[in-house]
Amino acid sequence: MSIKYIKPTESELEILQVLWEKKIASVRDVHEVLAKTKEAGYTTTLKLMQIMFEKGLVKRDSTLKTHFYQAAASREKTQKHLLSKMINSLFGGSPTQLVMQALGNHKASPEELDEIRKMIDNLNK
Amino acid sequence: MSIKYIKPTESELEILQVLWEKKIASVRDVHEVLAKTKEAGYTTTLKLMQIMFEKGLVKRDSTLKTHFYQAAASREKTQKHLLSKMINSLFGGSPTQLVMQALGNHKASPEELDEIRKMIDNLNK
DNA sequence: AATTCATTACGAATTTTATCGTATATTGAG
DNA sequence: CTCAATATACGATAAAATTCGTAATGAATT
Repeated sequence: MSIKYIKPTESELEILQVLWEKKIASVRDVHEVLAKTKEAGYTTTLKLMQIMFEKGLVKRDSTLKTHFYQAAASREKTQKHLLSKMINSLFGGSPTQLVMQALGNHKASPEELDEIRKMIDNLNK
Repeated sequence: MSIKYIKPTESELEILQVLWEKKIASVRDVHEVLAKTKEAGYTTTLKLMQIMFEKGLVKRDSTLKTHFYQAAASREKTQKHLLSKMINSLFGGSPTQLVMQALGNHKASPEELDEIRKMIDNLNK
């Protein structure tokens, strides 16, 4: 009984982002957020969310006329899953390589770096 | 004059992995590696590589009958690019979040952790 | 030169993702 | 109850990704 992890597409991830943020939302709620940064029709968002429901990427409550959606998997679970994929497909299986790349190419504040250092110290024990 | 970064698909990444490893390779070379872990016909690999050439993802030398391919972008450049995408689409733009997730979920040896620590110290200066 | 073998080229079929128009249904206002 | 507004359902289309069969071409062997 293995869990089937479905990899969300690019567009599906955009929708999940909104759902994780809002916890629960209608198609319109989601669409209004997307429309701010993107050009897309309402029914497009609707259809995508329906398909995501069929795939099991989201749950929904359809007792009312307006359906309400929630992400099926937590942000953390999804991050973990996609991160693993990327580590394997692009970093030869080495999480360390990924971390080094990320730190090297993207600025982090001294505070953040400190946070990371604390985490490392913790892992080392 | 902005550089157009084309995002490789899943299948294309598999091929790039082989090319990065081998530096230069024929379709057959690539196919033989893929065939070890995957079920796919030779012409499928060929076609993919031809399309990658059209997209500019790979370069090729076609002076001989057997063409030889190379990745157009380095592994590092590609890592950087896709990492940025992931940070934006999945980690709310925070590289630190990604690093913490990666460290939390994937074991790294004490030596590797040390290496990361050194990098942090360097960045902090 | 004729045959065989490996390779590329071409194109068709399939599947997945994305987009959206139109139909249908439900709710709420008047 | 009727009408307008809003929501979902459905299906068609388009675009991108994947797969592979077949033809053509070039190289090597006899």
